[in-house]
This record gives sequence, C-alpha cells and structure tokens, in this order.
Amino acid sequence: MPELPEVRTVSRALNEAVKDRVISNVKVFREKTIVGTSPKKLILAVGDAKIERVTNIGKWIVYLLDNDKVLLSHLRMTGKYYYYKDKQKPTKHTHVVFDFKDGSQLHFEDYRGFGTLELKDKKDYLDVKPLSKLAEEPQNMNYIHFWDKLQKSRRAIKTLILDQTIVLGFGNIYVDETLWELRIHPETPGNQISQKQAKDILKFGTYIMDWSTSLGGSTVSTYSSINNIEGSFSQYLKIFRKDGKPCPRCKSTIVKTKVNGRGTHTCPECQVKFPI
DNA sequence: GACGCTGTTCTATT
DNA sequence: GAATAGAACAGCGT
Repeated sequence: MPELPEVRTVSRALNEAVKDRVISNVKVFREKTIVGTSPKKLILAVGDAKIERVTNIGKWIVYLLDNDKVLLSHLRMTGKYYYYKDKQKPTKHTHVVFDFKDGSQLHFEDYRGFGTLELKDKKDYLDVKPLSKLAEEPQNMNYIHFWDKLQKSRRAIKTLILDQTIVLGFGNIYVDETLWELRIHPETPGNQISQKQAKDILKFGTYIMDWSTSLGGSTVSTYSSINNIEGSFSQYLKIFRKDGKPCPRCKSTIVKTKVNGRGTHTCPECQVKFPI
C-alpha cells in the first residue's frame, strides 16, 4: 500500500489524533503483528506512557513515547489505522487496539497481515535494525553519494531505487512515475546511469512525492489514511496502472512488464532501452 | 474454482 | 558479498 507520501500523510494524521494521549492498555489480537517482543512485554513497556509525537522515517511510522521507548510501525501493503473517540468493537482484521486514558482508542487493522509494530529503546533505535541501514529521503540525499551507489551495481535502476538502503521512500508507484518522467528505461543497469540522471531522479522524486503528500497521497486501490480518508493524487499519475492506455507524452501504448518480480509500467517509445 | 495479480520487506539460496 | 526467488497473507479480477 503506502509509499513515502502516504506514510507521511498517515503519520501526520496520527500525530493529530493521538499526540499527548496516555496509553492505558494494549490489546493484541494477532501475535505475529508484534515483532521482536511478546505482546505481554509490549503492554508492560507502553502502558501508562504518553505519546509525545508521531512522525515517520521513510515508510516507517515512529511513535515517540515519554518514557525510554519508541514504537515503530510499518503498514507494508494494507495496514491501516482508525482512531475512535469511543470504544469500538474490533473487526475480523483488527490486530492491535490501544486504549487511551480518556476513553478513546486507536485500532491497527491489516487484512493481509504483513503490517507490524515493534518496540525499541529510544537511546539507540536509529542504530539498530530495522532503521539502521536506511538511506536518506531524496530531498536530503547527496546525489554524488547516490550515484556512487548506483555505479556499484548492474542491477536494474528500478530495483535499485526501490532498495531503501540506497534511497529512502520510493515504492512501486513513484518509481514508475519518476522513470517515465525522466525517460529512463526501468531495466537500465545502475552503472549506466549518469550523474545528471542520478541528480534528476532525486530532484523529481522529491518533487512528485512532496506534491502527492500535499494531496494526501495516491489512493489507487485500497490505500487510505486513518479513518478511511482517501488521497487524491492518483488523478495525476501518468503511467502507473495505465497499461493499454496512450502515453500522455507520445501516445504510444503503455506496456506492463515485470522487473525483478514487480509490475512495471513503461512507455516503449519514451523510455528507450539502454544500449547493451 | 483456479490462477495470477496486488502500493513491502525479510530470509534463504545460489 | 551480490543478486534472485520465495515467503509472509487475504482478497479481487479474469
């Protein structure tokens, strides 16, 4: 489901909803959702804690608590949050419920069950997995450093951009949009990307993901922010899930292929295949 | 009904 | 190590 713009949207909405609320209890309905510790220990560690702030690092949601703990949450494909003023019944796919002292609740739901919550120590959560190896978001990434990483690999540029240790925040939608905009074929080997192209990938990635964030992200099939609020950026997508339709630039028919197992949308005219 | 797809990332295997 | 295939899972479209 969500990429950087969508996770930013969710984390901002969460911050609005639960900042300064005090957790009184946590109910875990699906143990596998809690990673790295037992539900019992999680409840012990966050009970009575106040949520100081909710933010995000790439696609990870970060809850900063007023004790020595941090809660990390990843939505993966279909994780969703719901905030309720009153107690609500969990549904079939409600995996975790936070009770707050004021009687309100935060529900975490995920019908596919890939989404996670994990507890970390505030003192070193940036230096241990899963956040430790992440790269910078494109607006903060040095393009020479980025280009250096690309040079070291013959893997497809699309695969490299999706690697969160190379650049942070791109997912399948925004990588296809960015490569189409820059007329780069997704299978171009990393070591054939020029410095200028590397710079442009970061520049356009920053631009499109900031723009999308300002519209609440892209609701393509199931994504929505908390309480089912949809994003409206999908109307501006040029190529993602447009296979069979004309390219907005040259009117050639957009094709869909697979690159390293990921569905990939390409204009066969605009995005010229690299010379072998 | 079966099969192949889905906005992600981690693990195992080569 | 680097690169790939498969796995985690439920639902939807063909």
